[in-house]
Amino acid sequence: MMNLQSLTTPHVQCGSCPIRHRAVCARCDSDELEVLDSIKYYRKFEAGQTVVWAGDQVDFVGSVVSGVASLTQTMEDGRRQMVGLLLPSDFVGRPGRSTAAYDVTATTDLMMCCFRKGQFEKMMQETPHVSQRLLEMTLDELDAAREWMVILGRKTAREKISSLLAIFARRNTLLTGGEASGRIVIDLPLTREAMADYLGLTLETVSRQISALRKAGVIELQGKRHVIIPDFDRLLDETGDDSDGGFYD
Amino acid sequence: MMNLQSLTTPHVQCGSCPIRHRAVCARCDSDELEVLDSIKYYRKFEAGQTVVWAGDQVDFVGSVVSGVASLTQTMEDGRRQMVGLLLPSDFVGRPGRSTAAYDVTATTDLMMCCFRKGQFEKMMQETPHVSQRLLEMTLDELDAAREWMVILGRKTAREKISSLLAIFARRNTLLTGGEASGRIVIDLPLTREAMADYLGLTLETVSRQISALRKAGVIELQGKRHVIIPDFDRLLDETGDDSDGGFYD
DNA sequence: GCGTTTGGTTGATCTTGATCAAAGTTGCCC
DNA sequence: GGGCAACTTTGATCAAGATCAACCAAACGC
Repeated sequence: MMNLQSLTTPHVQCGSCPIRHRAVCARCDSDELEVLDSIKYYRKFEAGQTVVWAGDQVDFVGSVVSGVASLTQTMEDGRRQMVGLLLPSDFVGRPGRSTAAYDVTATTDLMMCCFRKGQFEKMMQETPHVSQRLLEMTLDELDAAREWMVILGRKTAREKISSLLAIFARRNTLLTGGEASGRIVIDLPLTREAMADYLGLTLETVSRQISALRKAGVIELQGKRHVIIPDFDRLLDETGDDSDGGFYD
Repeated sequence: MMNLQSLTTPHVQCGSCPIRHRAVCARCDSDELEVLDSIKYYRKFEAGQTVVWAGDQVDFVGSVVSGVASLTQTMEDGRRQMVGLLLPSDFVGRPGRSTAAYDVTATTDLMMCCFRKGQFEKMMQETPHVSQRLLEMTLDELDAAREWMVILGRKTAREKISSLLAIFARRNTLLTGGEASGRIVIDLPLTREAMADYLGLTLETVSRQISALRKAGVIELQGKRHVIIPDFDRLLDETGDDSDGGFYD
């Protein structure tokens, strides 16, 4: 038997995985892991490396163990839009599909925990927990995608940047267990260009708006990637969202 | 036993449902339907009616039988963004959540087939097929959401309109069984304002771009809602997408 | 039939963010 | 330490789409 240890509700620390990763291990409070360990493996990538190209054959699914990966779609004339941002514990890949629909890129050094697709699919058949958990995660991702659509379609550049910073701030404080508030420090896992691709802006506009938020005292910068948010509520005021944040369960 | 009749792969015509609706019936090639019929019911809405308001308690899930519904998010200052467009066979509601995250509105006359949430959730526990099918549908919706993000983030107004028309054209021809090509006729299920909310534009810009496409001969109009696409490939050229359309399986 | 409402079109002007261009930082390799 | 490359900032100008405003047309109520 292995050392299973719940961190936050949906996350489970399992066996050799160094960090919570909830894709498959979650709720597997039985010895399913024994089987898993013989079919899962790790892959490491450096910042900037491509994990898979859109259109490639892909024979694995997996989840992010540490670092950040992004899904991007590129139009034929080169315009790029990020369509997914994968933080630790997020799932990558689509069971039942053999080619990648998007480029997957490591935006920081990245560690993934992968499963051969065939075996994963077999596991889904055999263990209802797995597809139920996957459904839950996919619904969360869909919610995030919809929030993202509001950002892309209706927010100003300044609101977009503020929203992105708020997303990172929330994810950061989630990891350490608390709720986002007061003074928060984040290390941006994205270049200005990647932020632009996330937000549907140009990198120049991203840079200018970050400078503007700095001049307005909403954020402080130490270097280019290290951001201090002295007052999280002040940042939220800049996002254009309702004050309550709109959480549902 | 009832008359089960496969139309296209994932769709099944079942019992008293007038049209294919795949949320629950799919793959239920057994007598599960007997049970279902005792717990499902229909709801009808007129164009413009609200199905649920964001924040409301919701005690049902369901799928669209006929007509079109939309999910919209409204910012506190009134800016609105559509985040979901529900066509026949699409699923509405999130199992495991008791309040609606978005406004659901009938954009045309609408018929829905609903299940009490508690019973639906019980069914998901008991029948793995259901949650597997739901996962598949949710993944499709996530893909659509990502395509939509590219539209919102990176396309010009003209490309946005063309993309939306292409989406309707594809859905239309899917229903009649074929592949989209050549001459296609569609009835827009959305007002100019709803199209604007879909695309992150103003209604004036929508109107202007539709006029521009008409003047360019890409589309013909009969009245305000009836659109003729004389050459589907010509329309596709205007969407900014790669010619192959980017389909994966 | 006529005023009203709802949804749509068209025009003039303004604003935001894109584009083009140059220069500033930081880190790294030799 | 110097030079290069990657990333970022800042500036000047431009253009797409928003905004404000007027008008149009079909449907509806009475």
